[in-house]
Amino acid sequence: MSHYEFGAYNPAAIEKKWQKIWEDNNTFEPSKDYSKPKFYGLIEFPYPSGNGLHVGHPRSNTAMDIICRKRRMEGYNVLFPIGWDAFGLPTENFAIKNKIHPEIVTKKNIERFKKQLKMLGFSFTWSSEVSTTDPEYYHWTQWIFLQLYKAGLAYKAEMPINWCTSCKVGLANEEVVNGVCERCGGEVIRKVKSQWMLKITEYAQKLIDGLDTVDFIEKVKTQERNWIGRSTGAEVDFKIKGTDDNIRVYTTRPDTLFGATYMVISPEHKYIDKYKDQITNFDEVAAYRDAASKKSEFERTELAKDKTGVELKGIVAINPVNGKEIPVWTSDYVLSSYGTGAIMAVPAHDDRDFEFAKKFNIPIIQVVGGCDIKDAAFTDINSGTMINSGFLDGLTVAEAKKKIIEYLEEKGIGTGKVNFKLRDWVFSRQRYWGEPIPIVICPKCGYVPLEEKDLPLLLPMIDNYVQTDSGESPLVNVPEWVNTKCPCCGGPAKRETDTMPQWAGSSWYFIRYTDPKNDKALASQEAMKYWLPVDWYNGGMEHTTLHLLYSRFWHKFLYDIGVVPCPEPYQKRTSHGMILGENGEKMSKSRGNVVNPDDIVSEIGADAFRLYEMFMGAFDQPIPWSTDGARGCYRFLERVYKLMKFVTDEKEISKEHEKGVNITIKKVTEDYEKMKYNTAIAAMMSLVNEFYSSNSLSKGDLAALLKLLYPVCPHITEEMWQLVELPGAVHEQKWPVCDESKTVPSEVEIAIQILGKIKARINVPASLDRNQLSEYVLTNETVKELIGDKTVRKVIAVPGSLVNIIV
RNA sequence: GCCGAUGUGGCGGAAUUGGCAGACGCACCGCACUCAAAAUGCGGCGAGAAAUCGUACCGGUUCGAGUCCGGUCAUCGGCACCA
Repeated sequence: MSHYEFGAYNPAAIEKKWQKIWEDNNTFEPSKDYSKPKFYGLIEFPYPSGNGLHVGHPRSNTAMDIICRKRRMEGYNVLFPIGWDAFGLPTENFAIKNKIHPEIVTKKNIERFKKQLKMLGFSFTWSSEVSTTDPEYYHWTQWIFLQLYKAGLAYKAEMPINWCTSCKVGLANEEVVNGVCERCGGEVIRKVKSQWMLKITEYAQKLIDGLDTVDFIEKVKTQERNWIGRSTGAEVDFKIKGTDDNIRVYTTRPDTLFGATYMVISPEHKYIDKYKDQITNFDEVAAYRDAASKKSEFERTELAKDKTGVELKGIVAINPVNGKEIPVWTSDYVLSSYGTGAIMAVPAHDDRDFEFAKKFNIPIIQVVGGCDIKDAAFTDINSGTMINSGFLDGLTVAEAKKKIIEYLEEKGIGTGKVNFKLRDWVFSRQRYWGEPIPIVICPKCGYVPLEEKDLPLLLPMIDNYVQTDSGESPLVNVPEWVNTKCPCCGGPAKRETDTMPQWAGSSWYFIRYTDPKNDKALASQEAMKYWLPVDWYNGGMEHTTLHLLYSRFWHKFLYDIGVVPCPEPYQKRTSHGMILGENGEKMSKSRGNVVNPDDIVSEIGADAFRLYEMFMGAFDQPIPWSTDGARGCYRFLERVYKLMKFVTDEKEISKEHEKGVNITIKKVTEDYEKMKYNTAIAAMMSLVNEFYSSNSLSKGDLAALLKLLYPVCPHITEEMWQLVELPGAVHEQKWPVCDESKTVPSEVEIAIQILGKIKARINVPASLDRNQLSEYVLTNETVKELIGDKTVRKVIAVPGSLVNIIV
């Protein structure tokens, strides 16, 4: 039928051909004309691991490639950059094990990743490529650290690290498995070390408020808000009997103060040592404190486990509102890092306190009435009124909270207080493969920041990057690097040997992308003003509370000091689900269920691979891989390719398919924007099935399909466009627009329900409104028969859908 | 444990957000083509003989619930030094 010549679908040849054409013509290079409307699409830059590309990477990449290719067809100037988050632990560990320098390992891994990404045909802005490990890049990571330091947001504090007692090295949390060292099985303890910290808590409120100004999916906002954990309550002082000292507690329920029957301080609380002599069972308390130091916070706060604790015998506290003497305990469920490290316990109205009180036979006093506290604490703050609470009696919880805070402030024994769960960011690593912290430690001047002109502070090339026995970074073994002059007094001084965590480089990379070669600043004001903020950032849910929050913090800080032009880095944030192995478990070497993208592409090609990754299921849900499913997508592309057999010369959309084509344009356009790629592809499959049932389609019909499919499968669509001699190239076309008038049918089938059960289906004119439909249906013979001699009480009509008759 | 999600055929999933449950695909079965097989095309495919019953489980709201409410169970992501 067709006069077009074409052979069998050969993805390998087609994909190579078009990738070369795009590259040779710089097809996807954004314009420098900053007057055009812009779109900045971003995916999380990969960590170039030694395992090569994971099938999970292309899921996010393809999704954003689809949006970016569509945006170009809509007339936008598009930035879609790629880079490498290349500092980090796995590379360093690999380097140590195999005695290859991390820099060489990193270079090799990046090359492999690059080749793999190029084979998949993403329309990346390769000219913007950056790597966090390049000195020209980390120059500015260090520069940002200096600004944070100057603003008082970087400081030193004593913080615990995981310490393997047998390897004598600091361990990452991931390297601690079931409380022992992953490598040697040795005991892991928490060892305190002086470390650099960043004051993210100072930005807690701004980070919450900013969420109201951006378009993030709701679950991301919720999780960030909960992680920051703002609560309003009060700090209250409880006098230690017979002393001038107070134990200050933070509570979110000051309204229940009359119900406080004991106090708990964290095992690390300073009063334990201060009152050593008064505490008659100090040995027991000290033993408990040692045991607690071996547990992680995670273990300590688990509600399921049995509560443990020791009473501090010999000291008692006084409840400031009623003067009652109450015992003081220490227990590991109270953390020194949250609030004041001490709590007042109200067992009647807090689950953990209730359990603790039951176990240790401490009195329970109910202070919110109208509930039963025999078996469990009553914690609902929206019902009940105060009892046993003196001047608060009869008030609701909310009223009581307000009144007690006024009372505490008036008497000077407490204040209203906002608290956050968010903690400051531990910014030091005792590792080699990270950005050196640009600080000099001078015996005379203390911590002295490097001058900006001396950046970047290069990471020295060394042979031995194993941590030292003292737990210091391997950099301490490089005297020619460590020993330096103080930038302030010129005297002998030493460099900070800790390095930055991997999160540093990833906290601002999207800024560098806008102007990656700039050697005067992070990026030019002009480039940042045009490209920022990122219009759409897609990434994994697992990055919500760390990477996403850290980068928002840095960006807000840079905004406050006038470096970046907008207060939020990302306008929109979406999230993809993880791809699991064929057995439904997480892909991992040890499980033997890893799928290699190279194998899939060599079998079915990049287009079918991309198509499958978008079709396999809901984009935001985790999903198991199926190689059979991927092959099905290849078959679909073969069917598309063979459509050229039936294509006629008619340039317009054919009468026969105008409804199908227009419905598909509408569905695909809407679904791409909502990232509902699976249903968009299903709609295109239905259209292709329709073309096959009629064995005929016009060139216009095919052109519409090719434009819709192009963002997912760019190679095959470009090729077919050329083979059937359509003018230009697909990527140069305008995005198709649905002609709504062609999608409305004249008749629709609706369901007839009697008492909510479906009894029949009939065809009715599509134009009927609610009332007309009720009337129309009741005159229908089939319906009359179904009703019989019963009385019609009510008719509920839903145009286009159903009519429910109540008899 | 805490925070956030999810639960629908043999499998992945769909359902205009309260209105015909199972779109589309995988697997499987049948037919056509073939000497035959593969490939391809076409058709079937929740259970049940049927009435009917079916969206993890128990209960509720509603003319009507996969969707909303209360409770339970299971699975997944995160829990601050993996990235």
